[in-house]
Amino acid sequence: MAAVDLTTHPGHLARRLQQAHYLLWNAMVSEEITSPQFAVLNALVAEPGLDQRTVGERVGLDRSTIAEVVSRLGRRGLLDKDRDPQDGRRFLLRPTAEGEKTHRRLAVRTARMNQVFLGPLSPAEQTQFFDLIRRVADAAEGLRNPAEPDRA
Amino acid sequence: MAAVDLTTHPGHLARRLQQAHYLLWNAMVSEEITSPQFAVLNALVAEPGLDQRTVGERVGLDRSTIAEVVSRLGRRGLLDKDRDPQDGRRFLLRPTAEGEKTHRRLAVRTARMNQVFLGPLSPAEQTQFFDLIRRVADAAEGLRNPAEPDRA
DNA sequence: CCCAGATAGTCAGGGCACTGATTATTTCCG
DNA sequence: CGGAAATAATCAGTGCCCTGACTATCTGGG
Repeated sequence: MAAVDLTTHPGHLARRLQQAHYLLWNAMVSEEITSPQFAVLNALVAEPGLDQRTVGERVGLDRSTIAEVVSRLGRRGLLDKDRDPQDGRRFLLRPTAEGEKTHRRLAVRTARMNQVFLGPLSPAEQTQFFDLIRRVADAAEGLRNPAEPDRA
Repeated sequence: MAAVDLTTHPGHLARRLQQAHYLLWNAMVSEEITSPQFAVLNALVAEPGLDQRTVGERVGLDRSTIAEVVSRLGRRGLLDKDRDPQDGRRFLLRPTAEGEKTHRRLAVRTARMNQVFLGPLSPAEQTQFFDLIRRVADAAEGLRNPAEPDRA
């Protein structure tokens, strides 16, 4: 036998958490715009004119994934993509008027959804929840990016 | 502006947590067998002869996804899939000898990886971590499956 | 000035995840 | 018995996510 108890595996739990979130997002926020798409839109509302790579860094999407997400948002007319006159490798991204409107609408719904999602936890527990997950995720990311030594 | 702080969004955090886990799994457990594949193998080691749907239920994969994962494990020769003589709709799954061996090998590495992954948290915090995530995920799943009223 | 190395983005390929439609089989009821 | 409803699995379609290989552009040193 020797099977393992998956409920003690953080990876399994993380996957289930994300699935649960996906379903709730679909039900309460939007069936059109996904959560990663909203994240990109949000980054561009905060800092219009970012290039693709930087947006990916901000929201935690790699170069391939960000390209796909950006292309979908472009197809929907929610962002503009123009070549950087200063650097021909870059594309600069900014939300369209429609994109900003969509962002505003979804931001409200997202806030509501987050309340429902975190509803089972007390305010103190919610703080803990963020803190613990953030620490684990940050540390694991740190293992990848060898974290340039503090000073040369 | 009115952009939102994504670090206070559980969905965004959940995605980052899963990504971090994915990378660590790849580095410390296996580049061949993924975490969901291991979960399926694990369920079958615990209960050989389960049908596809039930395995999916055990590990939290929907009918389409479980079909793909099972097909990959079958291609690799890690499980057998036979039609249930009792019920011609079902396929019964069981690990092959190779599948059991792989499971044993990965179980060890998975345990090591989990230690590294949760390393930044104290034992008490790890308990909290599991508890909080489990409660949020369970509650959100409950919203989907209307949880048949306690008594008719 | 020119080319080697770095950088932004694309593309091909594999895997996970969901929905809605379809097929095969079983079950239950009239 | 016989057909309607339920159930197990598949398929097509969409989207997220990563890697490795490739293209285009830019930058810096000889």
